[in-house]
Amino acid sequence: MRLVQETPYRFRLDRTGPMRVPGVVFASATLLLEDEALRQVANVATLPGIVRASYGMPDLHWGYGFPIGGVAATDVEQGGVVSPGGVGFDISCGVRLLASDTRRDGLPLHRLMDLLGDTVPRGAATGALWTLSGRPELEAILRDGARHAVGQGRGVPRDLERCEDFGALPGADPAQVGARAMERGLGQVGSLGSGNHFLELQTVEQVYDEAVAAAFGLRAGQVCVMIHCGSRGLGHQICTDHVRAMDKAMAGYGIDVPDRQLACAPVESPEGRAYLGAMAAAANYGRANRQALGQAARDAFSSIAGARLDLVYDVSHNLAKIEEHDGRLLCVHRKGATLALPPGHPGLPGDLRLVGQPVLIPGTMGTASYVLAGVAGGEAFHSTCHGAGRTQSRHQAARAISGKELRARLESRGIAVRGLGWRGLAEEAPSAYKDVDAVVAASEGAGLCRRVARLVPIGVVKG
DNA sequence: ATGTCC
Repeated sequence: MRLVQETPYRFRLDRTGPMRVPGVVFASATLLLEDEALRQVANVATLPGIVRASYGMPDLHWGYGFPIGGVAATDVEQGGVVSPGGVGFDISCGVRLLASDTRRDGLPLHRLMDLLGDTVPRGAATGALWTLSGRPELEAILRDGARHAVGQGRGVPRDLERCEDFGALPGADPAQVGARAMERGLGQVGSLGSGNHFLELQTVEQVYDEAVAAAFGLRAGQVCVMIHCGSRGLGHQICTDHVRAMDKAMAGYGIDVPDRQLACAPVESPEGRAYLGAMAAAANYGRANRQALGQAARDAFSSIAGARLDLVYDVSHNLAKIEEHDGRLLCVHRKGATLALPPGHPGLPGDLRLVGQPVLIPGTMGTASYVLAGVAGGEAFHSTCHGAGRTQSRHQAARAISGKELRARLESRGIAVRGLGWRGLAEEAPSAYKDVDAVVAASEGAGLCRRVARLVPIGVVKG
């Protein structure tokens, strides 16, 4: 793949063969760009109705069909398609950040971590914080997301002002969620899952913009809770089901894609509408999940430390949304790419209108996480990076370091670790990821966002 | 990411 560097942080992938638009990758010269991921950027550029470019964020890496760190928008009124591969298996995977009213000094960290370690459900399919009253309540969650959770006392009304789409993505259609997905979803509301998902205690190590940080409720030295998780088995099953349906239907629409994993259908088709309805339901499930987990963190902080947690924001980095850009209705796929609304955007609550959307970037266990803000003038439909981005496979990572050694290293740096298995811990070693500081610097350099605060971990709860 | 293969 031939990349042409146009500016320090922007690379162009010229149109060749069936590409309808060029590729554009935001990165810096030192960030590794896998050839397979660039091939996927080019493949996405062939999708019917794609507009402007197939974009890659600085944390770009290989994924299912679409690259992770990919953004692609299609024109709904020009036969534009929606593709489940452009969202990913973990629909609505995202991050929630809560800020406490306390500093690390005097915080009973280990007692707090013991309680969180004992009470936060994580790992494969075992337990959840919220026992639903039945299928109707699951349907309420699919329709209303975090709003339903708050309505049931799992949070306060102000939380919804600090959630993407004010807590619920419109258009959710529980009827498009298959029986198996419903079954899997019933017992997992309020659970982290595994892999790179976590609940971390972090401290604000550096503030880059005092005024914006203050508007977000952040200040140096403050203890925060970051939660990174998604829609668990429900979202996974929805993706599986709808990829299959689109794979079958695609030929009937005359759609030909270079990779079967790019299965798609026009937004304005029965398959397209069905997927978007189910995807929105999974999005709301993910939000209710993070709302429930955030409430558990509040309970722990309150009982152990007498401390309060206020929601900074909750935002997804795996979603497709119907949005208006330059007068056109677009289906914007963000897969491993975070929504970053600029100042003045109507999607923001009044008190964030002047500063832009809080953008939450989870790092790895041993490294920093970031709070960024959306900016005006970004090129990729109000999107930016989503995290460090893997450089090693899970297998490679586990071969390079043992979980025991990793835990010992983290503990020696004052990071309390509450894991589940050694193998899972090793697979998530920071050495298996890109340098999140470089990813964020490139994202800012490319004009996609700006830095507000850098957070460092002091306690990690992992699946 | 995922009851890591129905």
